[in-house]
Amino acid sequence: MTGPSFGSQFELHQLRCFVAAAEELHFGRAAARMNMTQPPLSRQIQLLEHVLGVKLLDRTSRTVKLTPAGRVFLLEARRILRLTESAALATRRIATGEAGTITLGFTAASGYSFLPRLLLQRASAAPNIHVALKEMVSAEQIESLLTGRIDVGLLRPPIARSEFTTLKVASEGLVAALPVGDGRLAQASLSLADFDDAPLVMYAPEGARYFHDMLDGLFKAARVTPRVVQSLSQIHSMLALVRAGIGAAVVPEAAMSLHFDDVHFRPVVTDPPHPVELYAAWRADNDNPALGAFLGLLHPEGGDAAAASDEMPD
Amino acid sequence: MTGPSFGSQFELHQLRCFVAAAEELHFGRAAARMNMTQPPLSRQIQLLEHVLGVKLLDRTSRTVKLTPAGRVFLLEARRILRLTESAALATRRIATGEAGTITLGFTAASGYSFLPRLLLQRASAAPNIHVALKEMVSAEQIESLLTGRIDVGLLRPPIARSEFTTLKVASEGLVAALPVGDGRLAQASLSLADFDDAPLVMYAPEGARYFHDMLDGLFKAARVTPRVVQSLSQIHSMLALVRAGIGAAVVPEAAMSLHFDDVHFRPVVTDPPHPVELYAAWRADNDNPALGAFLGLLHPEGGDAAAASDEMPD
DNA sequence: CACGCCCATCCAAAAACCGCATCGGTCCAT
DNA sequence: ATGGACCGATGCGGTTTTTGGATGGGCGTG
Repeated sequence: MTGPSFGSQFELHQLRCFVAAAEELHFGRAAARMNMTQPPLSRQIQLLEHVLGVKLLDRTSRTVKLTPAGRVFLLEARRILRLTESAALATRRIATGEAGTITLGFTAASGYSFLPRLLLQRASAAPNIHVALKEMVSAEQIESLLTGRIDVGLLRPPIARSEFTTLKVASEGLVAALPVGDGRLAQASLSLADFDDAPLVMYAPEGARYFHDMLDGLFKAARVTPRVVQSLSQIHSMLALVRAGIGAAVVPEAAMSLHFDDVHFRPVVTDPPHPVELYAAWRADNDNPALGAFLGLLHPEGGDAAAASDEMPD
Repeated sequence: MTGPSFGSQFELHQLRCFVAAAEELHFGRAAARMNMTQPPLSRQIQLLEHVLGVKLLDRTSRTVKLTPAGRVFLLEARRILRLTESAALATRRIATGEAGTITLGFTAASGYSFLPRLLLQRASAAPNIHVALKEMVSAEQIESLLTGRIDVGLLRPPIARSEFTTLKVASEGLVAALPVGDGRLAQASLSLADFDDAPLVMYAPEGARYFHDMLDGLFKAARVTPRVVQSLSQIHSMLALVRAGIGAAVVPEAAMSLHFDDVHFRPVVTDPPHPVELYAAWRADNDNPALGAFLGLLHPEGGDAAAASDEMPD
């Protein structure tokens, strides 16, 4: 008693049948193109028409023509089928790592010089890899790497997590940031001793542990004791204080790109000469297929970064 | 030995299953939403993954997560599904005549006044009906109606074809086009006798049969014989000759919208007072669903057109 | 008027799909 | 540490759907 059960939605197979029939205007040839015989093709088109509630093809035993609605639906069907193919293609490209998105965490300081260089000069080697940037301090990056909020972090050591793989991507020297009028500007370069008992805008141990500990260690090893007048965590804030004449600051070379008026820079001789290190870190079990292509961008070749290393000093 | 036979293309049902699973991140709930049980849903998603050659969902026995490729494919799948719905909707709207395209033939003269009024004032009543315009003379329109190149024609009688339905949509009077300096401009209105033995730019019998025969008949009935100095088929060409002072012309009122410098118009009293008739014609068996809505625009209500008529004078 | 072409329909066989029962793995509470 | 709850995958039998061959019927052609 119940008639044939029409699904409430059409299927792509029906669309393909319809497009073939609409283009051939001949059920036999259309069926051949679809690698099937004519009766099932007729049936599929009938099904499609029933689902839509619309006659798409006007067929006599002699001719097949598109109805006005069929003309419109033909365009729509072609668009849908094109979209399915491009969707499959795009998805496969993501899966193979040819294209994709990498979410990258970075510290403010690495954003001054290393990151722009990376994006401008290297990213062209992988034009289909989109890099989504998130600025956060190193500790946040480690947390975000664990939760998967970022794929890769650009951060400062120590990175004491066994589930991470790390790569040293850059190391740089320190420079003194001095206000105009500071006598030490007469020297071409400074030594740590030049900061003994002099006012210094220092890194805060909480928000900038890495720089704080590194400078602290360097001064102690050189038996130098600067007068710490302020402790901040953001380089640009420190330079603002320097500009106000509150004291000097010791910052990574990359900070020179900040260009504060009335603040000048002089290299600071240290041992080792490039104590400021930047590492990339990512979870070894990160399954983002674009990761490989992105890491390829990081590998230094003739750049100013030191040799790669999978071992991390603690 | 041979494994299960995967189709080479995915189906919309698999897309719907995947979207449900990706949104619920839970196969059981997704299956419930799809009105089926969990095992077939698992299979559909496996099938989809095999067809794409891409893992879309990372599933342990405890959690379900999207892979990066799955995230991309989810967006694409949603887009495809949205498109299928809008395609069905648009097609149904075409089929019911709520929307659609009418290809309309029109004569040059009807384009001066009647057609702009129709499109500007009436078309807003059927905003989803698109009117594609094709200018052609009446004979061409009849031919195009038969071959289906146009759905409706705006043309001059006679329309002696049994397969057409016709409707008088406008009738108008005649005006004299006179060059500056013509003595007859002193009169507020002219009679046909004012053209006796005067130079007249006439319609050509080939290209403008309707106007030629009508004027010819009017003059003969009034026993008036103008001096025909030129015969043209395009009104704007005739007015250009009038402007050059070659003679007067008798044209439909609508031609006054042409605004030639140094050409002025005066009404011409005729019997009947509105001898210039414009008809709409269409094939009775035209299956364009938008036809009904378009014809609704044509029906005069308080307009200047005469009453509708299915009978056509010959 | 007979023939050929072409789409629709009928029917049996094949394929696909679904639901049930169940397995194996993980997490959680005890 | 262990038992139970939860969850997705898998095996299997029954049902629905689809397919292809044969056939029917309408229409144009010679």
